[in-house]
Amino acid sequence: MKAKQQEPNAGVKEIARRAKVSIATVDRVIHNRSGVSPKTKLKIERIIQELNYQPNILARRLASRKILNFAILIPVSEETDFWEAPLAGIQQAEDEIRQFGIKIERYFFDLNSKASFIKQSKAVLKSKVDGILLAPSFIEESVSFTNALKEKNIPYVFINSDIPNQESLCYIGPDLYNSGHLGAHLMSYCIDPKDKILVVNVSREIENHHHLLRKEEGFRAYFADSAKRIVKIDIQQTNDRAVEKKVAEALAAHAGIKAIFVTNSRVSNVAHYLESRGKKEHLLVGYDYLRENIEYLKKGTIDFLICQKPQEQGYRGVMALYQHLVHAAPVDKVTFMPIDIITKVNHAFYKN
Amino acid sequence: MKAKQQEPNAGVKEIARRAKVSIATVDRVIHNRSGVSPKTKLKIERIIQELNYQPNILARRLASRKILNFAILIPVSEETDFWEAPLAGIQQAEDEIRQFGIKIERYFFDLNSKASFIKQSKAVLKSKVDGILLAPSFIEESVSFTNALKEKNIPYVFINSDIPNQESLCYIGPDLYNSGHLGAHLMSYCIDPKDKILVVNVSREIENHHHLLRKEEGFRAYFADSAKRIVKIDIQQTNDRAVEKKVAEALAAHAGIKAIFVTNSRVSNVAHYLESRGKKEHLLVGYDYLRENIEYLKKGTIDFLICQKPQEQGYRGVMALYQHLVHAAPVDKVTFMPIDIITKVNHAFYKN
DNA sequence: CTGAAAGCGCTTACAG
DNA sequence: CTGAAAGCGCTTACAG
Repeated sequence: MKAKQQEPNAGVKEIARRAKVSIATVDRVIHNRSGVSPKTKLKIERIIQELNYQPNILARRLASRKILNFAILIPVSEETDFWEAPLAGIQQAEDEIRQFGIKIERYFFDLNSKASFIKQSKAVLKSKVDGILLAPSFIEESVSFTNALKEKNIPYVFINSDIPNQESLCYIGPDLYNSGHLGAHLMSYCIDPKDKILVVNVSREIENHHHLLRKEEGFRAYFADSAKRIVKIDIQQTNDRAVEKKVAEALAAHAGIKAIFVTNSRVSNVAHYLESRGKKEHLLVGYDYLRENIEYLKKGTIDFLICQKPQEQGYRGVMALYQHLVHAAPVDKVTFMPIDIITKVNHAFYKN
Repeated sequence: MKAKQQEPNAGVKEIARRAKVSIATVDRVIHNRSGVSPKTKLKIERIIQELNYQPNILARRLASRKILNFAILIPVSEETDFWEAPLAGIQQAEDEIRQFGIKIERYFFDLNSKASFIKQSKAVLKSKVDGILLAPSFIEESVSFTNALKEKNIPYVFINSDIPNQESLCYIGPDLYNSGHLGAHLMSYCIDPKDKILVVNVSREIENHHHLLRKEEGFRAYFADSAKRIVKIDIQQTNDRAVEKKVAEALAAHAGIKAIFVTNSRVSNVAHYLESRGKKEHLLVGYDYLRENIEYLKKGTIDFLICQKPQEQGYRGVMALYQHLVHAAPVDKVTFMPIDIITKVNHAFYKN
């Protein structure tokens, strides 16, 4: 018996020949367009199966001058430049796939204003768009937005925070709980079991809270057996002065605090205060590869920064849309970013 | 004054029209092929400049059925499965660019045999090849190989270890010195200034020595002020028994050793011994994200693993050739991989 | 040294 | 419901 010969590069022409139809009809079936009799459709589908037909993406993109429009909907924050990194990743992706006919439109909203999110999501909806990358910071508002997208059959991917069961193409972002857990793990090596730990949440933006709480949860879980070691403060202002005051109070009120865990990039505010105290007495762990934080890291005021590749989140988010829309390739439902540890020794090699 | 109008997508046709020649002639100039009078050549080059002509890669790859052949020349080692990771990265790159007409041929050599390297590099030279990715483990042999490549004008990139000034397209790999330095930095947080440290080199392969020495150097530099804390042993056999014997001797001979730094993935051998001793008394730091090591990490026998993205080295190496050969894009001369810290808490999220 | 023509594997009107 | 033809922006023989 002869082995089934696998035509290596059979194309539409070969399919048409075998089905005794024109290539236009084959094209209609491939793209599931209407106007083909069920019978010929079936026949052609069979042949496509048999031949294990793989469309030539080059030819496809070249022939169809159609361009694909992606929209990005992410925050701008006056608090941090965190979102610059995903934006850079988006840019990188755009540069890479522009030649394949992808255009990217960027929309921004204010993390302190749900109204701005609603406004911008409406603008996206009004535009001609084939796929969307968004940070669903406001949950309710995001859900009604994605519901509208579902109706129009437009795929969307979430980055940085997830809303499960919303039928997003995928989620790409951090595992907050485990990043907090890692912070605790590092600390456990550096301080004595009797030392106390100060946990600091610094944020003005209401939205951020569940983010920070999730990290705190992971952190606390590590010290579950000795929960009383942990002192926790919330600071709703993000300037050096406010942070200094609150942290100073906490340190004065609780003797024996040897380590401080700041649940976001605001660790620089705490570093600023610790530095003003002179002698380095505390282990300081916080988040994010930002210029300011790196300065403190170099000087030894910050000991460890935890970071989850914000730039790559943007890059991968765009590429997921591209894979799905251009190559019809399957996409992983959930991608957690690695949880990276940055120190004064390895920061220069870090890739966001 | 009218702003200079930038034709957005001017192609060969437009260039030909302006130069009053055929597109075939334009094509000749674009590819620097002979058979064009200096005068028309100059004229066409000017127009290309003016128009800021960007070739359409899709059309180019589609029209020229020519396929590009890449060759990979890397070690296989019976000692570790380290090289599986770069190989996986190479595979990933191949899957991504296959549709653009790239074929990859793989050649392997034995790290214990210069002869095998020579033999395989000759095989590469004999094959039809447009670009090469190699690990220049044997320096002299690599130099004569790349000299031959230079003559044939075939670009090559180095991964994992570099030979400077060899006109490679680029180098992609670890910064060994700083990875050792980082190991020391981590240890400095976890042990007391009076504690002693055992540094262990485990390798049978002659080639590896300068690799390990460089890491050791970085490690020692961190403790330059207290060099006497460091005890160092070399082990030339890579089985559990040999390692056990040597490490046990060292621990017996030097009281107060609290931490062990193993300069490569052989940390699993040391972990095996420590585990057999029962109670965990030593901080253990080593290298590489290998299954065996991760098991010890999970159990807490190994505390930190340092890793420099071996898979990405393979991926990026191939992509550098692709960027250079297909897109004629500039390539960074040197890319150091990030120096990652892996612990029991974040290992599940690690991407090689 | 130069150009006309065919073709890469698709998609897109258009005609029937 | 179906097909013939033109075209995407290049490259490749071939002819002169």
